[in-house]
Amino acid sequence: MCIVHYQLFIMSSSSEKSNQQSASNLREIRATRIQKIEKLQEEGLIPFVYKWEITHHAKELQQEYIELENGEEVETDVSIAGRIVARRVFGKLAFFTLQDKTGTIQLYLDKKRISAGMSNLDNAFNILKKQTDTGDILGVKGSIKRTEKGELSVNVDEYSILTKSLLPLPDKWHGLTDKEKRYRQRYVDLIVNPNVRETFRKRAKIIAAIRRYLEQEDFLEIETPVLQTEAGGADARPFVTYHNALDMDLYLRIATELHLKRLIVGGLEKVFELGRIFRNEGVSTRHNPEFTSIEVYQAYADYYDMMTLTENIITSAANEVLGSLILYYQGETIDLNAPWKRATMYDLIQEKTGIDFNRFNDFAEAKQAAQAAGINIPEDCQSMGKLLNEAFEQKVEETLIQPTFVLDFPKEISPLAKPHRSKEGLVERFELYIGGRELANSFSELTDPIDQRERLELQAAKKAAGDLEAHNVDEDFLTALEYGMPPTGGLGIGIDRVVMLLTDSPSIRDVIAFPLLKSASNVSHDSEEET
RNA sequence: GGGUCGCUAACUCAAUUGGUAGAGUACUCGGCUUUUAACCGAAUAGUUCUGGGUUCGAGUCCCAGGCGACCCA
Repeated sequence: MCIVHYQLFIMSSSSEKSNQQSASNLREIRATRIQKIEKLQEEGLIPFVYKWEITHHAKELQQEYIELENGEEVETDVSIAGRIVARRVFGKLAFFTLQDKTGTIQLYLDKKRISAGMSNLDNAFNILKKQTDTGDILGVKGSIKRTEKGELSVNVDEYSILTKSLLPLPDKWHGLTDKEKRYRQRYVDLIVNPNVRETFRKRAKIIAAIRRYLEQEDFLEIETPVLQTEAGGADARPFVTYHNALDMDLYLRIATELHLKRLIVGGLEKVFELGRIFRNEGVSTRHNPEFTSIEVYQAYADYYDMMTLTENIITSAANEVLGSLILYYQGETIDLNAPWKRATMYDLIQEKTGIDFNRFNDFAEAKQAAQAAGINIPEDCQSMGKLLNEAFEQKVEETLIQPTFVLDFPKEISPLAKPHRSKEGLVERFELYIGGRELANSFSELTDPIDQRERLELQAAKKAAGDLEAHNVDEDFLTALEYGMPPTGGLGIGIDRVVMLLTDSPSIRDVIAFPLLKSASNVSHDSEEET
């Protein structure tokens, strides 16, 4: 009831101002457009139509008639639909720009022609002129002509206002640039910013290309639980939720690793899962609390095989969306042609800082050298492994622009990786860096259940000591390992970061359709006023 | 978590030293059959993010908060 009364109020208050008055605040614009709906209904038209049969899209027509000379017309019947994004209206002639998923095409709207084509509707042209707005969804049928000025157009015989838009689009020239509004109202962003549509089209193609490659290589995509009684498989804080009927807390997964490895134990040999991961951490240009990862596990393979697999996955995605292995990311030229550089963490650190971490006998000595090299050492950095990691993150990471596999990490920061077959204290693990960012992480997976138990118990002890990113021992996972897991290579790739790289996007929010933002309690919503 | 910057009409932005909040676009009305940021004429449009404070007077200065952007850890 309240809603109805309020709408009546809007209607009456605006009609009191009479038709001559302008309507330029949002509420008045909306009320004016609702009045137009009523006028359409008075003419016997439906402002929210059920269906429109499309024969072409804008881009198809632009390509098909690319040879058409200025002023030439082709008597053909096309039917298209899309959103009106610009209107140029004259007395008895109008030009609309119609936008569909492929692009735009001009509508040539001639009063005489439309009157003839829609003889059942008395003032079809005037309705078009007076009752439509930019933002409306329009369906049209007509022939094709290229105007004297050279613009390919649909010469319209009939039209139908398929959906009346109540709210105005942003400035036709400046568009929508406010980042907050773009993320909060992505639908508006998509309407007015073609490059945003392109980014999400590419994202879909990248994901499809990755799946296609893995299926072709005989990998199985298996879905593992998102809701888990114990989070594990990574160092990260989980989200907690609650199951009513079972009366228990559940965690949203922080990785798919431990379940996919169970499938390897089960004998599936080549498995992967591409899906959403949830980590309860901050938001930045590189982090969104929910993001998309792919994890791949292959039995009888090691981390060298995973390097090749990584190259194949990423290059097949790049070829799909770029058609090239040379790309430009934020001003840098990046060459994805394989094989990619492989270098150990130690060598890279020595290269950038001059410090040879193999040389030190004790932690204190190493710490001193690191400090001297300008490495900032946080409180909780109390071991050689962590120190090495700090040195790497602070001095090396951002310099790795060209694809680089960074090899052989300290054991203590890699509890799920197999000990290095020849180097003491290290594990067989790599991270892939491109454009200064980590894109992938991989190990020769630890298959020894005794060793694995020790390492997980160490993690559990950290949790008990207050480490919020550590987790309890997953007993069932250890049981699975005790049945025997074949030697296995495992790989995780951050899909969002791959999409960022391949679409030249500086922020992860540019490649996630609806990134997490704080609730906008003080941000006014266009539709909030009347609901 | 820290720092810097921002938030003004539907959109993009102005507003001098603290002194009547403006412009372009969009919208509304009138004109126009070859426009394409159409044009010409007219008119309308504000919780200056929120709350407090200083002041005769605050978009502007001060305090607190909200949301965001960028950089740093």
